[in-house]
Amino acid sequence: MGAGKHEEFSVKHNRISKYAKALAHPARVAILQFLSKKKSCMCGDIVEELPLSQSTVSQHLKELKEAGLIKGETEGVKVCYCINEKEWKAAQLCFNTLFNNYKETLENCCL
Amino acid sequence: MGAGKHEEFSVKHNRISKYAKALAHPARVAILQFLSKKKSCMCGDIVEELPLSQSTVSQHLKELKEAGLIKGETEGVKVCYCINEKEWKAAQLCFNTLFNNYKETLENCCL
DNA sequence: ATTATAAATCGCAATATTACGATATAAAAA
DNA sequence: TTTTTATATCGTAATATTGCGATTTATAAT
Repeated sequence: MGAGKHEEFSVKHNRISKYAKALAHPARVAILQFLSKKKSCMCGDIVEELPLSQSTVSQHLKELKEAGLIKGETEGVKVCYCINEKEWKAAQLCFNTLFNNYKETLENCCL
Repeated sequence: MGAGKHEEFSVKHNRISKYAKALAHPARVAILQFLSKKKSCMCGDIVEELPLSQSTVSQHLKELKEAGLIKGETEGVKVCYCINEKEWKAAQLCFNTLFNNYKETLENCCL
């Protein structure tokens, strides 16, 4: 017993939770904001920016990549990470769809 | 060693990751959508809707409550759960602020 | 060829999450 | 008062996440 029952939920709900999971750690949010602001794409610069070891940052980058939110391109010894524009927009749409589903009604049962 | 270094990140990044964590499981997304659509506020109805045991659903509800996204009000034996409108909007704004931080530029280092 | 540099992966320990049955709690109905 | 009903909490097991040092991999520089 324990963790895992994702198959039992809709594709849509799994999709949102996948993106949310990627954002569910402040380090990953920090990475994404860093990349958004285009301070740099270089992996090394991200490592310097964060209070975490190189290996830990590398893992966070891997998770963001697996979630689709970023992509990495090798440039010689270094790696350049960037926001994956397409998925980025898709994720934003996902979240907004969820949030906009809620319409404030006065006949709310609990006030 | 292991998990936990949240203090080292900004309040802003922790805030986003807190909301994201709440959305990081399909069951919780499903609960939120159910409540958004106002099919019902009753806890029992949520339990019936999901492929999870009563105790598991109760835990998910607790997490959503702790994240601030919902609130529960006891009505006799039953409990009525609702979207917490104020935090709901705050969360949406949080996500959108993050997402809108990214401006697509042509001078993107990695294409 | 050797060395230096950047990043990924491995192995491990600490902690957190997920899930459930059993039990506790508390209000409503009998 | 006893019983029923609805929800929360506890205990526990399985699994996932977080984090780091050490190592590996791969390119660049010497």
